[in-house]
Amino acid sequence: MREKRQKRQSGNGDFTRNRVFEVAAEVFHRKGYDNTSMSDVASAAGLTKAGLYHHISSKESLLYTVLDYGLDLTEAYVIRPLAGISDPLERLETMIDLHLRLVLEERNLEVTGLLHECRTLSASDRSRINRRKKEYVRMAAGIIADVTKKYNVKDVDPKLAAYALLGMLNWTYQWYKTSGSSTREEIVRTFQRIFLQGILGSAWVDRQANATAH
Amino acid sequence: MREKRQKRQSGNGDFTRNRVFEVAAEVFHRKGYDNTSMSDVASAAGLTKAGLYHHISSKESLLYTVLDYGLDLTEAYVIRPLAGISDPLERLETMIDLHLRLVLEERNLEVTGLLHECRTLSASDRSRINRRKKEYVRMAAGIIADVTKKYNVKDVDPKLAAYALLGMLNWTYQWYKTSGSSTREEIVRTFQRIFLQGILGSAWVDRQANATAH
Amino acid sequence: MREKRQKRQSGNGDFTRNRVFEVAAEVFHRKGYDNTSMSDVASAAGLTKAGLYHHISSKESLLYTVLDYGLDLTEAYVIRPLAGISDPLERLETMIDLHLRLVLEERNLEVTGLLHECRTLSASDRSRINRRKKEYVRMAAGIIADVTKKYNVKDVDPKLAAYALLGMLNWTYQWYKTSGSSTREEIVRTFQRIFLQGILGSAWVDRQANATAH
Amino acid sequence: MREKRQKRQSGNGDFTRNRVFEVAAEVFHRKGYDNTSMSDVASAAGLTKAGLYHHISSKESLLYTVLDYGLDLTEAYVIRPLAGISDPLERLETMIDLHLRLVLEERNLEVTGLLHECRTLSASDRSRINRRKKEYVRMAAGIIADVTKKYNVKDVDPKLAAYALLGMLNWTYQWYKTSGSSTREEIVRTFQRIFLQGILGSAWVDRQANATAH
DNA sequence: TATGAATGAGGGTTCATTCAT
DNA sequence: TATGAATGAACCCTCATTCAT
Repeated sequence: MREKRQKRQSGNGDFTRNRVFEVAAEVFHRKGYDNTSMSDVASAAGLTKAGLYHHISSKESLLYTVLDYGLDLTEAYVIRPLAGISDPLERLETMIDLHLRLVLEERNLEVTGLLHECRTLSASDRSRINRRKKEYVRMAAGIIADVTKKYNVKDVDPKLAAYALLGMLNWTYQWYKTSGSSTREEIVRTFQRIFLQGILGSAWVDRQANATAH
Repeated sequence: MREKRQKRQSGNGDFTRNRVFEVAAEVFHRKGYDNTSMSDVASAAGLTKAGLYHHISSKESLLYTVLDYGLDLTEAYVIRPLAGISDPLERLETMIDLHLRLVLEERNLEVTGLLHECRTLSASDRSRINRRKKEYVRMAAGIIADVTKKYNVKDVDPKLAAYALLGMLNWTYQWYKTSGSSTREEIVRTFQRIFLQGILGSAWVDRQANATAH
Repeated sequence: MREKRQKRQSGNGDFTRNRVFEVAAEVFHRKGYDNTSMSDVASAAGLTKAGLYHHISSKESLLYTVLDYGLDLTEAYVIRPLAGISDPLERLETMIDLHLRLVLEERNLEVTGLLHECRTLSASDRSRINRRKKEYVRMAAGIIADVTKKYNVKDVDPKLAAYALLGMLNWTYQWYKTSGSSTREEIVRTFQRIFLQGILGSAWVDRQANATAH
Repeated sequence: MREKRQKRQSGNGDFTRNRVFEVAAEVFHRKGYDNTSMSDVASAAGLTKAGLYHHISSKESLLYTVLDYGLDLTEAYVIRPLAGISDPLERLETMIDLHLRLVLEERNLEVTGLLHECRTLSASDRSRINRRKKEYVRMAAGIIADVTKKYNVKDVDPKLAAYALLGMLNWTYQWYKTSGSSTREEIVRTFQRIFLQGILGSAWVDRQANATAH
């Protein structure tokens, strides 16, 4: 998606270019966007400052690309795989799993922590990123609505619930450490349980009881 | 629109100083710490840059004070009131209420959004702030542990649950708008329900049924 | 001498004022004039910055006063006592003694090290200080001329010799330490010998031989 | 008047860098280190402030380089040439000649006047400079010791005598003017005479008598 | 592609000085 | 006398960006 970049002939051009984005994501996340200088990015990428500018046009465009790339990953790792799942509850469970997998293991944690740097973008870039962010919220709210409808839960606002869920999932970038005490699987299980039982109540309890019974 | 400078009297010193902190919290939140210049803070406080330095010693110390003050507010608005509540479930419900009240209405939203700027602080300041943040997580985990013990829930790790809760609560700074469609009360009710039913399951359902019956 | 300052009635006004000068001389010497802030001077004198300005009119005037005071000391400790000595050789010996006594013990070392800060003074202040410095060189050259004339030494330019002597004497501020290995008396004796024998040659040798013989 | 900017070629880097050091030495000497702004240095070097920082890393490091370079010059112009001279007296005479030649003509005067700015350096830089300064004093004292031993002079402390000599030589930066009344040769002759006759007494007188006789 | 050199703009901070109280 | 607060100017330094080579 997003065919902004034309094909180039030189062999490793795209290779270098992509390394720049990955490196930039990492450095932006580690030091903060404003606190990262183009020198930092350049030397982390093994380039000189002037060399860096052969691959990008400005610091801001680099941020845009990094954020956009992060959302591309979300699309590839979370949104598209969900399309194949028809049962609403299973989709929701899977979404929690995939989202955490992406954030905690695919280095996308970095991008999550950068999402609020949108502020810095130009108006048009910002609105493009925001549109994609909102799409994701809308998708989550949609899945939740399907689940509550199926299980006949009435008093849950899907949008608010989606915000609650995304808060749980994204806040992990504030505390998760690879070397910490909880594995990703534990986190996934716990969060699935809290959120699903949270919106479904006894319906979920019953389901789990059945599942275990089998 | 804040008159420029009223007649000065002795004792005004602390007044101005406190105004600086409040203004700084607001500006740091709005523009981001790194992207805020001391000129920005100064003029928002109705001072010149040099005048600002009469009240603080450095930009970094200003950030520290703002964060520390935010945590003071948390202590005053959330932690201390909870001390008077003995029933674990009621404490947890109240904590969610007070925390959201603080974040969404007492202008502490600003500080919440700044918490990850810790990075910028000196090592000693950073560790002081981190200690207080961890204490809060510990407190939340403690309350959750009390609740699960009382209701005989076995398979919830209190620390992970606390992170889930704080994610839900704090992420609000990313999406909440005073002018938005949800009132604070709705959010409180929804989040209480999702989280409490999430960890307690049928125990919570039963309790709510009873409460409604009365 | 220099009646710039009028008499004041308030009891300890002059006391404080003089302390300011002494303290300023010390601080200027220790940190360098440009590197000393008025805050430094004020707090070293036990005053606030604004309080300091009740005693002086500007930083530059403070430097002028300090330098001028140092030259007053030279007049009092070196120049005037020499007036009573009629034998040229004895005057020269005594001048070396008194000058080193002043520089090394009367805290005037500080002023000596400041003499080249003249640069900073206003044109008129600078020329006043320079006039006094030149007077001192002229006096030294005069004494040297008397000595060489008396002992019939022909090939010594008194002015150049005076510069050599003042170099020896004043450079001490670069290396002398109260706790060092040489006492002031040793320095005086060595420098007297080097300079006097240096300009007089055998005449000085003979004289010393006689002196010892008696 | 130094053309603004000639065509640039590779290799010009070191050229510009060295010009920066020379210019800085001159400006620091003329205005004093603290009183010299980086703008002053930059524009004296035909650069902008930011451009200047391509060649140096800080004002302090620039001072260090200037001082270190001055000591390099001393090594090249004074210390090394002396190594080839075996007769102690001739070495001392030559040292006076070369030192004054360096200070008065090779523009090193500037550095001499800066030596006491050491204060500003970082601890490690300062100690490196001080070590070199002490080495020079030690060398001078060594030469003096050789001379007095050869001529059987007993009562001269070589270290004190070295300080006296260096005072004479270095103080020149306070009064020497190219346009003044004394030529460098006169100064050299006078100072050689005063110092050598000063430490050797009749031994030197005799030697000079012989030299003249031939 | 890649780079060393350069720069205008702006950053945080300090300073000598003033003034109402 | 004394002071806390305030300020304009200046300082050192960094940054994103450009350009000749």
